[in-house]
Amino acid sequence: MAAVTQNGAETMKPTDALTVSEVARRSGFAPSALRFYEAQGLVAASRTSGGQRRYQRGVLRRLAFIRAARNIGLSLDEIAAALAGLPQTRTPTRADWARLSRGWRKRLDDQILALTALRDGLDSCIGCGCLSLRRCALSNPADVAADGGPGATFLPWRLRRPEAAPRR
Amino acid sequence: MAAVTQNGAETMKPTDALTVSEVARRSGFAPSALRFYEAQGLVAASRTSGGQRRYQRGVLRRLAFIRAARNIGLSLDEIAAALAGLPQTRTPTRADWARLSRGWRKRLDDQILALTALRDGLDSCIGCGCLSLRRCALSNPADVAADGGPGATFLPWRLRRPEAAPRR
DNA sequence: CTTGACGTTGAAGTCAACTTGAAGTCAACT
DNA sequence: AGTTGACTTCAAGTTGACTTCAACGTCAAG
Repeated sequence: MAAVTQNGAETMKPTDALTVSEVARRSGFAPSALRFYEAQGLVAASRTSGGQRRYQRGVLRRLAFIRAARNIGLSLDEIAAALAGLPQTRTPTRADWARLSRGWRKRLDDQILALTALRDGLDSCIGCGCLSLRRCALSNPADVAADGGPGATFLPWRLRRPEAAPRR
Repeated sequence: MAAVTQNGAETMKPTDALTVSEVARRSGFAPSALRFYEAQGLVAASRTSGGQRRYQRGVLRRLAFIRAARNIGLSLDEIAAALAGLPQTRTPTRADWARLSRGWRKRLDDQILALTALRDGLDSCIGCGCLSLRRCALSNPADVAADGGPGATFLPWRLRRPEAAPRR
């Protein structure tokens, strides 16, 4: 392990300020991503007199939340909205974080359901090689799924490119 | 149904040539998408003396395949590679199409597995609200999953943004 | 006080899969 | 001949989530 040269956590206990590279290393996000997230208002950082970023330890949990949410498939906008639900006056508790991620369950369930439906459609299609635009669940141009009323759609648009869902 | 005015299929049986709008209507793809696919070499079209596109009926099946593949999560590059496996000398049979889509099963299974693992991780995480970058399966920055050797990765990168997988 | 690693900014670039726009062509009908 | 609507091409724009670049400033150690 490299020695802490500049502003390592060990040498700077009192204010508990982390440099951007330290946060990058610990969170797994690239420094450029951290700057981007700050510009988007997802994370905050104070500044030294010279204008360099200093992060508080709590930002790591926030970044962990962001990564988890990205893994689930949330867009940065959605994540920002979720983070806005955190209390500003006090440090968020475990319960706060748990509350935010509670809705993810259904989201994942929906995704799994959609994929399973697709796979089952594949199983019934694969033998015949039909791929009819009208009959095949796999190649349906979406309107067949849509005319079953709300809740009947099974195609996983959100799954592949969550942000592209509103289109088409 | 609107009367076929210009070059409808009904008025032009012998060569069986479809206009771009006809193909768009039947396939559900926008005309711009059809042109784009042609530029990418995914579909072919002949031209009239005036330079307008005329499609053969077989293009509809090809487009059905493309849509199905997109629904599964394949990129256009992957689809192009798959289509290259079709016989050029004869019209593709059902068996040809079925062969191409055979590998999708595993892909879907993998995606479902990844999502299920993520959901189970969520179930065990949601009560504690930990979201530790080191311990939590949800927020892991990928290297923890990677060091388990090949096959141990469970994070659904491909699932969310299939094309972004090589990055990071 | 110099050195060199580390940090800053804003603008621009990237990627995929298209869409949109401008400017012009073609085909059928009146 | 004129109008209308579908069609053509090529270039540029869109979206989200970043990354890359260039040019310059800061920090702590030696």
